[in-house]
Amino acid sequence: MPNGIKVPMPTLERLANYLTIFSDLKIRNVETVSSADLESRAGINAAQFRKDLSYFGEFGRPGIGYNVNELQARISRILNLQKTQSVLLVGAGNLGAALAGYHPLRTENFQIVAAFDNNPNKIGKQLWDLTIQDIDEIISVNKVLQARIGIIAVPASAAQETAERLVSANVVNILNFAPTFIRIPSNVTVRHIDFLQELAVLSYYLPEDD
Amino acid sequence: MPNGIKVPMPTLERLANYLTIFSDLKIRNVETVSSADLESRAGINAAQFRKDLSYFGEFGRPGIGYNVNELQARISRILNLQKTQSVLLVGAGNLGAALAGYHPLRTENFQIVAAFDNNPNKIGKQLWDLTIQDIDEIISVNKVLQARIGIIAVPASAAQETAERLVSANVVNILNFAPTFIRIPSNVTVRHIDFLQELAVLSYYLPEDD
DNA sequence: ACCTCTTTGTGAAATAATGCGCAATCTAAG
DNA sequence: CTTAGATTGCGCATTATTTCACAAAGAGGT
Repeated sequence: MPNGIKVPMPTLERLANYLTIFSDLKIRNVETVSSADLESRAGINAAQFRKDLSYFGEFGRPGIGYNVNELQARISRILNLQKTQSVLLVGAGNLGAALAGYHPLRTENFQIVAAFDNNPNKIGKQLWDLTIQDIDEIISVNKVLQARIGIIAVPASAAQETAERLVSANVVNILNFAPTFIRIPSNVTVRHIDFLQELAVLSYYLPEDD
Repeated sequence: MPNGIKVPMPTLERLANYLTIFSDLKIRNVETVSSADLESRAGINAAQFRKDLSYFGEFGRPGIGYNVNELQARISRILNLQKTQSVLLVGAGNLGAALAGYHPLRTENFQIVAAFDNNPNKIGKQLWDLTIQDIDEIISVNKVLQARIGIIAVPASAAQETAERLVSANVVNILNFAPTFIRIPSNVTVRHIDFLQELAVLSYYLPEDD
């Protein structure tokens, strides 16, 4: 929903986090929170929280705070999460299987609607409730499914080709788990999750007690 | 290795990426690259690459460029990746299994040396080459293993407790895959990988063709 | 030895993100 | 109806990061 306002990427990234905090609060039957509450409960910065929201309008009431339900609803809407988003998964290995079986996706309105692989031994097999399909079929399959988000869960060596296939199947947003850079047309958005990168950053912060 | 110099976090995050690019270049038998080469080949910004390196000394030769082997070696060393880092895995579900079986970890010198769970049905079972151990044993097990990095791959509801157990077992750096905020002592570093957050950001960028 | 071409490393400028401080707003109580 | 107390939204100062642009350095040819 890239409309008029120019929202900083860090803000966008935090919005999704806020959502998980709100779910938590609802479980605890908290109906109203102030930004200061959120800071002490969930470690987020109160001023930053208010600033983040301010890009999207007014959410709270001075003197009172925020209504948790309303916050959740409005931020879900901002992030296009009110209705279920279909997602294509490419790569039915260990990681693909873990993603396809990852429950929290459903609770946030993402649904993996098809899984693809290029390995003939896997094609036709079940992955949870999905039948693994031939990657060569992706274009025709997605003509029907009309998913706009794709997940790359293949080895690095196959990532670029997978990205191109996703794009040709009309996917516009890609979540890439392969530890490699992929080139894509400028109208496609890519987010990269790299376990190695995260571990490497942690490794940097190891105390040197050798 | 948080020494004197103050390195920006974005720089640190990019360093790990650079490493994967260097591996690629080596496969292609590229011995020398300029920062401009890297920009055209791997989409990284040439000026940013040079600036990133500049926090750690001089790496290249004017008029020539960088020696790929040397770059790789020095950045590995900066990130403490010259010697294998032991990692504890908590959570032997789908995600834990995928991580334990994720080969690229080994090539970057990370080794998962133990897997823990609290589910009696899983304890004692094999997870690839590891035997799943009781989370209650984590302190005594890590007295021997001396791992300093831990991975949380448990459901959100168990993440906080898991974090505390890791800390009590002397882990100082945590990679958290649970979609929830965890409170930890200030001497512990946490990195958070949140699939939902990444998908939510992508979702924001969906064209609204509804 | 000298000139040309290339490319680094890095100050300094430009841009981006964060955090402060407070006027404006709302509630509740007297 | 007024006052006290709480808390938002937001302009602006501060801090962080990226990008620019160029002097210095090295290679290669003549």
